[in-house]
Amino acid sequence: MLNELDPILHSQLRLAIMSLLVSLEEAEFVYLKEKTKASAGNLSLQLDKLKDAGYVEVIKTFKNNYPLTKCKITKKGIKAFEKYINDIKGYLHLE
Amino acid sequence: MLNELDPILHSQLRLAIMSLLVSLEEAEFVYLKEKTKASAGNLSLQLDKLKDAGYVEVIKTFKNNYPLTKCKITKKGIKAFEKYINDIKGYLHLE
DNA sequence: GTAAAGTGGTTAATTTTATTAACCAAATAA
DNA sequence: TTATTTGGTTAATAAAATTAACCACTTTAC
Repeated sequence: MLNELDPILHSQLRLAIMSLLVSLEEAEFVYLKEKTKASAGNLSLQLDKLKDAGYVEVIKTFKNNYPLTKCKITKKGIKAFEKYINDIKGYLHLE
Repeated sequence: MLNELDPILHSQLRLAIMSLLVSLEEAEFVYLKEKTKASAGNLSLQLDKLKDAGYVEVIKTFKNNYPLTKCKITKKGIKAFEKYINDIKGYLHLE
C-alpha cells in the first residue's frame, strides 16, 4: 500500500516536466520553462537529473543559429511515471 | 492544471503520516513509526512540521508511566490533504 | 540497590536536494 | 561597437530531510 515513491519523480518540478512530456512525447527547453514557470537554471539541473536517471533524452540542436534543446521522455521514463502514479495512489486513497 | 503542490504535504513521510491519520482520525507515535518505517527522530521532526502547519494536533500523555504521544489530524489538515489530492491529480493526468 | 538494557521520545549535526545567482557563447538591436 | 536578448550551464547558497547523539524514565537481571 505505502510503497516507496521514486525520489526522482517525487519533486514538483521534475514531476511537472514528466507530466508534460508524457503527453507531448517531445518538448523544447523554452516551452518547458514557460509551462513549468521554472527558472532556466533550475530547469536545466532538473532535466539533467531526469536524463541521468534515463527518464528523458536531451537532444541539443540549433534553429536559426540559436541553440535548441529538445526533450523526449524515454520508455523507462514512461514506466517510472506510471509506477509513480500507482504508488502515490496508495497514499491518496485512490482505488 | 499544474497547481503548486503544498510543500508541507509533498514529502513522502509527511504524506504517509497524513494518509494514515486521515482514515484513523487518531494514532499513536509508535504506531505511525511502525507503519511508516521512519526513525523516531525523523518522525518526531516531521510531526512537528505538520503540527506547526496546523495539520495535526500532537497530544502528549502517559500510559503505564510511559510517555504516549497521540496524533490527530485537524480539519485544516483534512482540507489541505484533499486539496493536495486534487492538485497532484493534475500532474498525474487523473480526471 | 545498582548496572544494563529498553521505551518513547527530542535536539543538534550532517547529508542531501532544490533554488538562485553568476556566468558564458552566440546573435541581434541601438 | 557596446548593449541587450536568447538559450542555456555551472558554481554557490538556501532549504529540506535524515541520521546520530542524547535525555528522562522504566523495567529487568544480578
